[in-house]
Amino acid sequence: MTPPTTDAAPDLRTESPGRARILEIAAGLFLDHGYEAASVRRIADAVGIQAASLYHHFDAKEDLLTAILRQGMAVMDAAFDEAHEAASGHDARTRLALHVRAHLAALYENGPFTAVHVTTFRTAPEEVRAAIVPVRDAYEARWTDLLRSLVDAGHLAADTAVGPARLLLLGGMNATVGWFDPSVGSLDDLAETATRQFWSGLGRDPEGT
Amino acid sequence: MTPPTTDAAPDLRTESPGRARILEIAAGLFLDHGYEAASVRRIADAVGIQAASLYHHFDAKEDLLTAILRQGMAVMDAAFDEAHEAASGHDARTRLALHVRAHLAALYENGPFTAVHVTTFRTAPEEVRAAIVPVRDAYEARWTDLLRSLVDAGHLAADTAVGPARLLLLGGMNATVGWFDPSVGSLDDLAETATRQFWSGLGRDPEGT
DNA sequence: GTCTATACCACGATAGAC
DNA sequence: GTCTATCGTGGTATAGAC
Repeated sequence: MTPPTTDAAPDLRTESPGRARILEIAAGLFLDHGYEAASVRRIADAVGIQAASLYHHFDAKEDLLTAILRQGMAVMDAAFDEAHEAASGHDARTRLALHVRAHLAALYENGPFTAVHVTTFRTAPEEVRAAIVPVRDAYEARWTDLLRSLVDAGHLAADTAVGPARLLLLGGMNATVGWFDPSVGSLDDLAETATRQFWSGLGRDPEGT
Repeated sequence: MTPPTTDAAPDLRTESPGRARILEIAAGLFLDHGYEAASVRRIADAVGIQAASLYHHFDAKEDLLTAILRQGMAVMDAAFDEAHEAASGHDARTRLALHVRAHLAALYENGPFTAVHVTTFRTAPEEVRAAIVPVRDAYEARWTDLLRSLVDAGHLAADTAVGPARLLLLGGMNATVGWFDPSVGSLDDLAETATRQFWSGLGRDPEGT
């Protein structure tokens, strides 16, 4: 857990390169096996040190997960910022497409930090969840605001239920973590597919409707 | 679970009422805390018996999870069957809507068995995953077939990538497990929202595109 | 910052009485 | 079918030397 200030005060222990390395490896193991199944000994083993040495960098296993989830959310936030900037001046569909692509890219291009958030948040220990919930909520609120603004400007159906729409969209994107492999498929294609499905839908019923 | 026939010789121990009760309670704990974190002692406690007594009903903790996942898939399959029957004679969009609603209903109306599949399959022990993978693949293939037949009949865009489309749709629906509460929201509304989003999309861009 | 050694506990699972 | 008692293992975490 982290102490004082307001937000994400990134630990006063200096950001040693060792710490970053441990986080990355631990995140990969949490992603593959889940939080409980990835033991401290196994993590230390993968890092190449003894389990006891990990405790020089972290006070407890839970802190490891908290740091990873926090970092994952920071990546997502940065991706959203970037997309927001890049979007200015484009038409509505393109603006949304840029955000979709940014979310997916964050899921795959910044190590396991974001993906592990998707897969382990639900069953994370109480304390960890409590620490992350506000950050997560803030990110989701940004999406809600984005969709709401599109509705208000007439770019999305006026009767859109923004909440469910956002959850289905993000849920669908996050679920890709289970099957999409960026070394096989194209991230751009995936982003375009997701955008199209959300924006235009796939129905082309010749009978009408 | 249903009995003998072809597949998974489902234990010759008769289907005692006790067994069903244990499965339901264990599924709920797996859903809330994950497989590893839900210890057999905790499960036994929730059932109201001693840990050792569980082993009269199951040989190992893994068998518990396997049985739960299998039962979950059986529920999903039954839901698909039912939707398929109900769909005959309706237009394409309605046929899809019935399947969407059936999938969501199966997720929420049959205890935790289906939902736990969504949340724990990824990190389940190797042996469990291996046992369930074929069943899961078969279910997903039914959806692929459904979508493909809609494309072939001209009801879905001809250039639809059926695989990704199915995964985004199912992913979005499955992700609802994290937030949708059927005692608060309406399942019918959720199903209609998901269907609409997939079929028509939400974009109404006045600028064109 | 990493090591060896170890404390202590909860884990899954078994034995055998009732 | 459930109990009490217990086994062996591997879990997180600490102490203290280097």
